[in-house]
Amino acid sequence: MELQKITHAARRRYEDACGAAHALDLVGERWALLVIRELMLGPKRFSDIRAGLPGISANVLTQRLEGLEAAGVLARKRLPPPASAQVYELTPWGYESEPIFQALGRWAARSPSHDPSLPLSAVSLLLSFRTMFDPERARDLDARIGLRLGEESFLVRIADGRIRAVRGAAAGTDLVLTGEAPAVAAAVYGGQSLAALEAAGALRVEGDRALAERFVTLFPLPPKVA
Amino acid sequence: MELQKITHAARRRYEDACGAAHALDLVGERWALLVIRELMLGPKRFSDIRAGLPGISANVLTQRLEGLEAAGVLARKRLPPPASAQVYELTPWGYESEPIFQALGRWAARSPSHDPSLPLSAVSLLLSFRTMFDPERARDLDARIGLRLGEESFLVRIADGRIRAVRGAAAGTDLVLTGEAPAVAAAVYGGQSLAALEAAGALRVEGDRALAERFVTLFPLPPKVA
DNA sequence: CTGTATCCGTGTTGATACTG
DNA sequence: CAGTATCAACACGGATACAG
Repeated sequence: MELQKITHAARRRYEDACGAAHALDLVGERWALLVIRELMLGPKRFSDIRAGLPGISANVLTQRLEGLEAAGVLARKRLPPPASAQVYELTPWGYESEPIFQALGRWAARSPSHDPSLPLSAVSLLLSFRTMFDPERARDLDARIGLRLGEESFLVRIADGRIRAVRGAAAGTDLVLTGEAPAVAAAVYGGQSLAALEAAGALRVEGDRALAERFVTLFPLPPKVA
Repeated sequence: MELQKITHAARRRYEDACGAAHALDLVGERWALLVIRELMLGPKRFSDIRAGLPGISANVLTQRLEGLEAAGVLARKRLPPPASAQVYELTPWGYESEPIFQALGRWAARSPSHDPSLPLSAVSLLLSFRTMFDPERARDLDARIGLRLGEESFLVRIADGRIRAVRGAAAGTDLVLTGEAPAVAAAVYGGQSLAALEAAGALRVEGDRALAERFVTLFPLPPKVA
């Protein structure tokens, strides 16, 4: 009895050598993978993580951060005195989990029940660009695009049939899109025209408009099943 | 109050357009991915799924099978009268989830806390072969290998730097390995010699012994982090 | 033999309120 | 802003009983 309790207290794990099972021991709890997702483009503070995760409660986020830190997926960092704030940052190995998101995302995009019109965090959108980018459609394209999504700014560089998307100020770019992440998603994945989104005040397009029209075609979704 | 309960009764979901989040809505519950894993190499009956999942309880397995069927990941099939048994089979889209397991497995293999000496199901082992296969090491190799792991038999074909692993009788092969999955895993991933495993009665090697010695080197694990 | 349904103890999750 | 405390609802795992 007592022994059973102690054995169980060691947090429910699959006792399985299978790599996937071990991965789930590490990041299989509810919210854990989405917390990692929010950190995938760079360190964030507690509240900023929360902002990208509608529905998570503070205590659960605290628990996940503790668990992920213990697993070696992320580390707490205190920024130097001027901006004395605490941030959470993925370890190098933590950053290596991106293929997991790509595999999950690609697979789920074909789900009959996937609803792309739900809210979307800025990081999700940028990661989806890295996942869904089609080199064929970007052939001979060389462009710098700035995205201002709410509070966050990102820089997307497309060249040589590859895409790079990082956090950073949208300066010195050929094009800047400003709006909330769901508005940009509506243009790229929802088939809504840039003109309509601009007219509705959901999006602002500055710079090379032809580039903007092409940009939104670079990320084709796989065909839905059934 | 009542309304809240109804809203919640619709099974806890992330309200998030992110593909990864939707994938977790579908297969993020405890055991769900491992149930899919067990079906990855072909249909199975309830009890055979359970046998590969030490620790799952019957009622939880029932719930997961219902959920995965509703999500369109698997389907129930009743075999024709002679062998009138019910089996669960992944849908074509369900089979497409294999990259998720490969991404999870590759990432978790580098985890400091991964313990390859835990029990392992036959299907896990075969999937790990498909994931960890190194084409370079198999250059110029053309071989047919049979594996008899407990009740289950598999056929592994290696040719042209590619590997194919399917369920099937181990007939007409150059080599047959017989034993439990963890014994084969000990040889391939644990660095234990075939001779030692044979001496211990854990493994039987029939056919091309040189091939057996080479086979166990074809699946290198990535270096552990830290 | 192959599942399914129900009860029960426990742990996990999530909403709210609250503190440094 | 960055969490902690509390509590209610739920999910999990085990046992058992039941149906085809």
